[in-house]
Amino acid sequence: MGRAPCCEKMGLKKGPWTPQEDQILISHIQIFGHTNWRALPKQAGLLRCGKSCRLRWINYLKPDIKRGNFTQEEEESIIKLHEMLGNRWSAIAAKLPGRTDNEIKNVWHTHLKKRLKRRNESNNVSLLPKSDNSNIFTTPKLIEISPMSPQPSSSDISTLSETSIVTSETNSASLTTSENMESSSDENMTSSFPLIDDEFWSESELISMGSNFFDELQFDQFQGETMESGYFGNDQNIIDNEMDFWYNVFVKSGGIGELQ
DNA sequence: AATAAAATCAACCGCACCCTA
DNA sequence: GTAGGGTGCGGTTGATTTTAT
Repeated sequence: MGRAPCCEKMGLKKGPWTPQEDQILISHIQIFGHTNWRALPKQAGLLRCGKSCRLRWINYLKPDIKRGNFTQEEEESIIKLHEMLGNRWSAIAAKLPGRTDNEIKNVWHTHLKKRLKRRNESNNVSLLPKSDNSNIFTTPKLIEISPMSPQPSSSDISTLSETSIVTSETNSASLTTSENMESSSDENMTSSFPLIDDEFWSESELISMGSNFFDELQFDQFQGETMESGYFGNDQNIIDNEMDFWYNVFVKSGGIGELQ
């Protein structure tokens, strides 16, 4: 193909970066940019692979990176975003200006995961909606949330299957629904649930996040079963607010009104 | 003060996806 | 259509720092 081999690792330096290397990398990028990471180290005179340069720049040297401890607000944001997005660290980082995916990943594994675990252990209570709180969903009173079983049941999919989620004319989202609802088995849930393509994600993050949030819910449990999982933490207010928000986005906007 | 254990975080690795020849 | 390169992402590692004994 006429291209250079992918990785020439021979003789390349690994491990922590020195201030001199940092300076070389910064200066080079300031002047020439970084259109080709692979070629960059050679051009800059660095004995590093392009991957290493890219990582160093993105995670440490970029001028807009915010250093220092995470604020309470940032940590709560990470927790909430992780509830919706899972381990998609880059997507989470995109919501937190100045923070990198690596940094967020680290803080999650070192602080937040433990904190959530402690919360759940110390307050080992089912996530029951407050009795005096009229639930955002008219029919169900109790909701179960399962972290790793994001697909709704077939019974509820049947109400969603023909739904197209579009909230505004400017929204170019292409939320598609399954064209083939041939079976009610759970294996078909993936193809049955409204899908969001990459274009939609980039153009309409708000709606996309809402969809992810709903992805995480067990729609079949809307029919009156108990919320037991601690996945969403045990702060019912957070869950209520979260669901209220996305409910407004989707249901009141006519998106998945069939759900009711 | 010395040492062990735990916590932290920068960096590496491997994989997947996309693009190009 | 296919192979290979470039890039980005998430998981993991291991060196360093902090805390506990």
